[in-house]
Amino acid sequence: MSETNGIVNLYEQNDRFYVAVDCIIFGFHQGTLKLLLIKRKFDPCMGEWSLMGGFLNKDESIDAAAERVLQDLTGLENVYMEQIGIFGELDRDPGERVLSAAYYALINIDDYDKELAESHNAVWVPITEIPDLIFDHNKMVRIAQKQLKRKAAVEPIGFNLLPELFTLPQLQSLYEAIFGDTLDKRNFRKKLLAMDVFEKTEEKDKSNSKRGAYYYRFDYDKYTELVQSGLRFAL
Amino acid sequence: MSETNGIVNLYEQNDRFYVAVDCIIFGFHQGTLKLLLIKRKFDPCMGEWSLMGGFLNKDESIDAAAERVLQDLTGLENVYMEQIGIFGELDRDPGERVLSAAYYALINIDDYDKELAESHNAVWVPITEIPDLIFDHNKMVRIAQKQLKRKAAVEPIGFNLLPELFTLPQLQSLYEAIFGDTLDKRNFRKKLLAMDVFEKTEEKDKSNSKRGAYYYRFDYDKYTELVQSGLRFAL
DNA sequence: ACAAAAGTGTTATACTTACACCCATGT
DNA sequence: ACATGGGTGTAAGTATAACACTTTTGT
Repeated sequence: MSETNGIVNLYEQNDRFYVAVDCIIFGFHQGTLKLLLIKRKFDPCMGEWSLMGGFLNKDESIDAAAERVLQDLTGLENVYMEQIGIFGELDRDPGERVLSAAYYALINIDDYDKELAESHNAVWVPITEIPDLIFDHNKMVRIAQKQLKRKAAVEPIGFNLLPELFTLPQLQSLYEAIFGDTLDKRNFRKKLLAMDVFEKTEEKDKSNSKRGAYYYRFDYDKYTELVQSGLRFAL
Repeated sequence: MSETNGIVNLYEQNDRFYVAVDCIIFGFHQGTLKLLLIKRKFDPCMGEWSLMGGFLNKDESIDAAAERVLQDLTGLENVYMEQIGIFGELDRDPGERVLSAAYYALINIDDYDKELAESHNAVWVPITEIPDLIFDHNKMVRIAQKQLKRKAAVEPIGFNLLPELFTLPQLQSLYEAIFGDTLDKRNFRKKLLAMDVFEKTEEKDKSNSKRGAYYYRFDYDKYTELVQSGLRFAL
């Protein structure tokens, strides 16, 4: 036990721990919600599937570490991320005692550094087909999915999974994937448009139909107004 | 860097951190929601207000540490607790870099070890009158309160704040305190009783009126049936 | 002309909200 | 007898859920 200025250092008598962060990275493509998983090229557990993770460094906050880890894999910055908690069972990492703070991230699946991801052996896997992952990563995924489900119903975070311009059929299929449920087309559109937080453009997406679907844009200013008027985004 | 069996130890090159847990302890008394806070008798920040906390030890999970810290203050075991996350800003504890996992606990305010709590300088403070707390503890409290609000509306956790037997006026005033809002007596009772998860007893609580209010008991078995039938607790 | 997805309104039902009086009992 | 909190039902309004046809356009 050390002393400084005559007082016992109250910290040094305690244990210190390795702390990691793990990222549950959601993307959306062709009607299915996916996770960016790693086929590990390194130990421990080489060859197995896992979330992208990394150790916390002395000079960074936990949030910053999560952002760094995400950026290391995808090249992306300023991504929507939420902490889902810290996992600290004694034997969660059989190699050593490591605590892990889990975060989920929502990214636009066609806007990230593909070479970089590939260099880490990263693969998009449909949320319905997640394999066995190392440690407690499956548990993290379950919790992240549950939180996404809950939060997406009540805050406009789904848009982070789409390009800036999106169509209403696209949006509906996104929410169907998140909620794991089908939605009525007319009711869905009515409800969303009634909130008046979208800007309709003149452009159409003709990749899915001859007729084409109008592109919309989420309008953050209108959303702010909505919230200030005491209302909420809700599906 | 050390080697074992010829492989480099992948962990040792990383930093290690002090990890604390802090408990936001909710109680309910006479129509107001309260927190059990500590007037610190020790450094750092002697004399200031804080949450009850403690350091994580090598041989315990984070959840177990939270339970231990709660027990150290209240003598209670098997208490309803939820982790709200880990806080890891660089300077959150000005003395040293310490990460802290925050948990909230719901306890029955007239069932804990009062001498023990007193020996730690613990005091019940109405949630509406929380003073400035050390570090980021006010932030933890805000988040805990928000989560309690959200979760109490949708899961039957409020009962943890009441004795086994409670009256409907009591229950209503509890939910009013949690939601920070008044509720209509008739609608409240209708909704709750419609879920059919209460057992009405023959006993009455006459401490608040001449007539007396019937004691009820939350019935976990009936609640399980409710959930299995696909319905949910909801207020 | 036809196939395929986009777009559009109405009605029935369930849920939510508002609201006022009688009851039981101790003093 | 009266003061105090406990207990009860109904009606109006609002939100949700169910449902089917027309439009556009590329082939």
